[in-house]
Amino acid sequence: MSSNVVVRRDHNEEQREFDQATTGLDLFGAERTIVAMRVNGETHDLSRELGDGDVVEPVFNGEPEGLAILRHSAAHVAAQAIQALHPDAKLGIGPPIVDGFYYDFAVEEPFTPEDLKAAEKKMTQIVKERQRFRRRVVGDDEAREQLADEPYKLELIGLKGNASDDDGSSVEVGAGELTLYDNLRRDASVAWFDLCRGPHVPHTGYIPAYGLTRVSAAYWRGDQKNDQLQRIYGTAWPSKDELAAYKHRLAEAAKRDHRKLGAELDLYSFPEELGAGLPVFHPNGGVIKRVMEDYVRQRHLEEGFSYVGTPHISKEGLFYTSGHLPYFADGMFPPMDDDGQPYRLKAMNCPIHNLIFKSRGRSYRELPIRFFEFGTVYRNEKSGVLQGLTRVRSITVDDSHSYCAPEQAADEIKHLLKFVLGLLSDFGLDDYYLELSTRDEDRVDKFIGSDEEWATATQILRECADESGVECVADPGGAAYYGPKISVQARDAIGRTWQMSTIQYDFNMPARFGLHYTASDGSHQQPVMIHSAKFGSIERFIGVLVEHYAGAFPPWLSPVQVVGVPVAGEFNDYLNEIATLLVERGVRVQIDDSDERMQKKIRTATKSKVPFILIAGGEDRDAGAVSFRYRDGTQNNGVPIDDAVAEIVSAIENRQQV
RNA sequence: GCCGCCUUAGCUCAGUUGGUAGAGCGACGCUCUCGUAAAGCGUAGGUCUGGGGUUCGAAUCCCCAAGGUGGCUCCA
Repeated sequence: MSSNVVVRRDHNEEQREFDQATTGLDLFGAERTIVAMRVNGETHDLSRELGDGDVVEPVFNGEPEGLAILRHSAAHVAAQAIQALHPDAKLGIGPPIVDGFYYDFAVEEPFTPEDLKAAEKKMTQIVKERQRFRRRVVGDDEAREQLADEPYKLELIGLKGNASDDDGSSVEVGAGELTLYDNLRRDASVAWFDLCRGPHVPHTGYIPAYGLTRVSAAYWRGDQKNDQLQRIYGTAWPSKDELAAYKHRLAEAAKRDHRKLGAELDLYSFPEELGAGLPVFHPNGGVIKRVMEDYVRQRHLEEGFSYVGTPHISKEGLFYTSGHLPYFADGMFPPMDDDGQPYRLKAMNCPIHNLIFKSRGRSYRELPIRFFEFGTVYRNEKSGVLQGLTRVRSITVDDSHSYCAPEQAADEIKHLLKFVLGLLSDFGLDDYYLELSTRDEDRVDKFIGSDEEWATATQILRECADESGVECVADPGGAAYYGPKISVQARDAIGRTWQMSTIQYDFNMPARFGLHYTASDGSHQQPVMIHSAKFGSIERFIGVLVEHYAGAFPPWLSPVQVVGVPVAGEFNDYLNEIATLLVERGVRVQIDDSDERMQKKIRTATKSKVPFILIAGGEDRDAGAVSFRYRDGTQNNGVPIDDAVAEIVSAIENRQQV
């Protein structure tokens, strides 16, 4: 046996002895904990025996692979704890996920928060016992015998070798080898075991920081038709500090919640009388919405789009022509009957834009023809999926459709992609990646169009994505039924990702609507249609902006840009003179002339997250000046009025954050 | 749609084991006229989400519904 790496670890002598007995490797003295090893490129437990010539690299707990191993091991400990407390709980699967892990159980009664607390306590006990993970290769029959009481695990054994089984289950897939993992006590007796592909940390003491976070329901193998299991979510980290940092991040995210801030800043609300998923924008939210609309309308005009308008309802037949019915009947509100003629609320704008395209003959000279509008569409989202502004039932889409000759499609997509990325950047979202959503090749019946058409369209989108230089990840199965799409996933200020803009390549709808243009040789040709939405949904975009900025919008988006606070009532007039100068420059100003103390007014303005507070008293008036208090609390006193106006106007015009 | 949890004044929340409601903020009024995050006093405001039931008696226990929420599934 030989190894080309010195595997070391920082811990006490007792643990060192135990680790050496466990792993056969000296883990003493390393700065970071080693939880597994890569042997000839494949990840294994540290207990794996090494042969001559094996190339061994350590896997540290801090790197993604090491974290996954740590969390997967934590999932085992959680499951062991649950089964110790609930012997009747049947095991589902328990994979690592972002920030932690989960484990599914079939139980008679759902778990309660108290159950979680008790299980967490039990986990601590298991971790303290430093139970060793032992890998055991077993045959089918032996595995079935050992797991006779675990119906879901038996089902997984039956799935062994099914290459399409990629649901994150912990069964060994396709390798032809089943493994069990035992948790061994110090006396080598088996405390618990699970069907699992591994690898795991050497013993449970390697899981220094963990917690059970919540419980929810989940369908077995992700299918609504299957049993509903109870899913316990947990988190696990290489150190207590990192666990604390994670909890801190969660708390920060909660503070930014757009549902909470929307009420605090008086931006929007969701009146119960109106119905679920139907937001109303208050004057403050209305300003943000209008600024966004003005911006994107102007930008579309600059990019060669024509502004069009369409009604909210249509005869139902239109959506059969487009193919939305019956494909997405569930997503649309039920029909309204008008003397036997069914009408529908529109769930998309494209069919109506097609009617505009068709309204007269089109020449190849006109292409690309670009239509744009804010179209509010209505989707009958299932009650359980609604979420603040990010999942609503009335969705305002900045919807655009480019009709072009097939050979123009690639250029048009590149043009749109550039447009979209510039827009995100103007709204402060500089951190994003692309997602290429393609057809689900196992369920081609859910998508219309030929294999060749799909291949061509996908290829064009892929080339455009590659050429943009932006990172692009694959999303197999995520395409619209009529064609593949590129979507932009933006990361907000605390690293969460949101699907924003989409660009979709559509070869189906032009055919279904019989769209054509006259080519230079006089023949009729079918255009390609590129759907794109830059904000995606205005509602969602506003929700994301609120969370991204935590309500502290850059001045150009702030509902109120300046609040004026007089030191005393006698300075109201002086501040009003300054306000007039600002209003003339288009600035949104409010003078707080209420009967309150100035300290209170400053506090109120600060809590509303206004970017500029202007304060004026006798000293300012005598000097023809005004005093700034910025959002971060810093002051700039006695600024000449002209300079103050210039500073504010400049920040707004340059879309600066302050 | 499925499973769990939640719903008390405009907002944030108290409300012991069932004995028919409280605070702070906000709003309004009066006093105070003040230099960088909360002046003082007072007033109004609630079928305890809605509907059934158990009970002498329900904010509290049970059932149903609506809305919200954490997930699952879905997301053109």
